[in-house]
Amino acid sequence: MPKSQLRSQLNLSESGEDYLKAIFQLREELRRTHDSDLVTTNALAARLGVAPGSVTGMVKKLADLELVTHAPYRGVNLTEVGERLALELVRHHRLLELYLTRVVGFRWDEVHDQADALEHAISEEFEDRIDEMLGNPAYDPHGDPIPTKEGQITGPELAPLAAMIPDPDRIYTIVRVLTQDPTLLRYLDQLRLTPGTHIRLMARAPFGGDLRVATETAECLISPLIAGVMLVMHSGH
Amino acid sequence: MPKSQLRSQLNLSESGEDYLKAIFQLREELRRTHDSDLVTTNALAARLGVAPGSVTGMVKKLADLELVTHAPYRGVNLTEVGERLALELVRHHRLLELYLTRVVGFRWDEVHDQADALEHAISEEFEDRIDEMLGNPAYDPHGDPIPTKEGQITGPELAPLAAMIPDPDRIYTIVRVLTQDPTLLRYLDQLRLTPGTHIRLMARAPFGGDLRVATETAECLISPLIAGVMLVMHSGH
DNA sequence: ATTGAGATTTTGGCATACCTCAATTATAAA
DNA sequence: TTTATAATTGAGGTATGCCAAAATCTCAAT
Repeated sequence: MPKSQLRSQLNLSESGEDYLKAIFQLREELRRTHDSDLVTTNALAARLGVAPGSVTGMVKKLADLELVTHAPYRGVNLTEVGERLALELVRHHRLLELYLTRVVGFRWDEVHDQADALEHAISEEFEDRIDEMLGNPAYDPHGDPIPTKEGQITGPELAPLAAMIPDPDRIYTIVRVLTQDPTLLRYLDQLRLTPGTHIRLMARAPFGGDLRVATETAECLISPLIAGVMLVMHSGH
Repeated sequence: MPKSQLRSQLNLSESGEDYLKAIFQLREELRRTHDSDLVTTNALAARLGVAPGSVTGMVKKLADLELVTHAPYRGVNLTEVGERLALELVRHHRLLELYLTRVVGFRWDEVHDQADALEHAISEEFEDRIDEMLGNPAYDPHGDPIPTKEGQITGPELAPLAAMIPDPDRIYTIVRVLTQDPTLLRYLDQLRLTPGTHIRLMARAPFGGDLRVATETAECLISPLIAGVMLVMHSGH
């Protein structure tokens, strides 16, 4: 089963791949909120469901392979090669999520775990075929950008709906949803608050209360927590 | 990622699954040629590319789980549960092979290794979807029967072309090809000797020489070795 | 029925990968 | 300086694999 050149010649374990991907994703989250690049051991441990000691061990191994840099007691960061590899994995994952919804017929709340299992198993050829089948897509079902085969990842500047000022005249487009929680995804689906939908933020209850959101056909109340994971783009009017 | 009840509650390793599948397949081969049910340790070791000692260890583990019975110095056999599980894996593998050729667009010589990697990773739901997409198929691209979800496996009585008596008036249908060797598969494809093709056995050179085979459009010579892996069915005339 | 050659299996020592837990050490804030 | 938090180390466990040597079995010939 031909893997990518990088993957096969490093002959990194599945576990190692998981670490790389987790580092990449945690760093993305840090960049969105704080301004840091350094991923901490504990954050990784929590994300991977593993004891902190285990992380130190694997991080050392990845550092030996020059996939990450490790400043003890400070944090971990990806090297260029490590990032390249992480992007490859993220590409696999997101292409698979889209494939599973569009072609195989799963709901968007069902695909994350399956993509996690499959991303390690598919060949580059398989990746190429489904990429073609899907018409070289740029976004997955949750609106997450899919890195190109060359490792480029881009996307519009987005802000969470939670940060917006209520204004019945302003129209936003939901672009991305920062969650993989099936329950939440099903809930959003039910409210029709899915990527591509146009909405208006009508009002916000004081002291961190609910937000009133209008779609084209209905209105609903959502918690600030939910509004925090909904990334929107301003779209005219 | 929901696996089958059996697979998840036993929480068998990937390696264990490979052993089960290998035992199942070796037993099939034994039944076709000899009359034995017992798979030997060495045969398993050779099949799995592993030292005989390693097999003993894993077989013990499988015996503890009551998936196989082990008569020392005699061989290994599957229990009912073990066979059920092996059939599930074989079903995954063969469905995937068909899916990869029919839907994803791979050639029949490319799919075996990929199916091997994927068969451990797919969920039961994924299996169900591709089964439906393919119209509940009974055979994979090589003509191998696909077990049903209930674990039934059937197929017509077949004999290798190598065992047939030359007769220009007798028409056979190629039903199954007992190989996964990519080189051989490409060769057969080139000669159009693929499952579903009608052929006649024109002649056979003496002393284990080549067989002359006629398709509807051409004639070719094939070695007894190749004729041994081509299973055919008599089909009138 | 016995025997001995050859094949098969088991044993034991070892290696790797990944994990946990508990003790220790470093960092940074009070 | 003290203390809380976080990270690292080291010992130990599980799972899988290897090899080589010892033990055991089978089978055919006597």
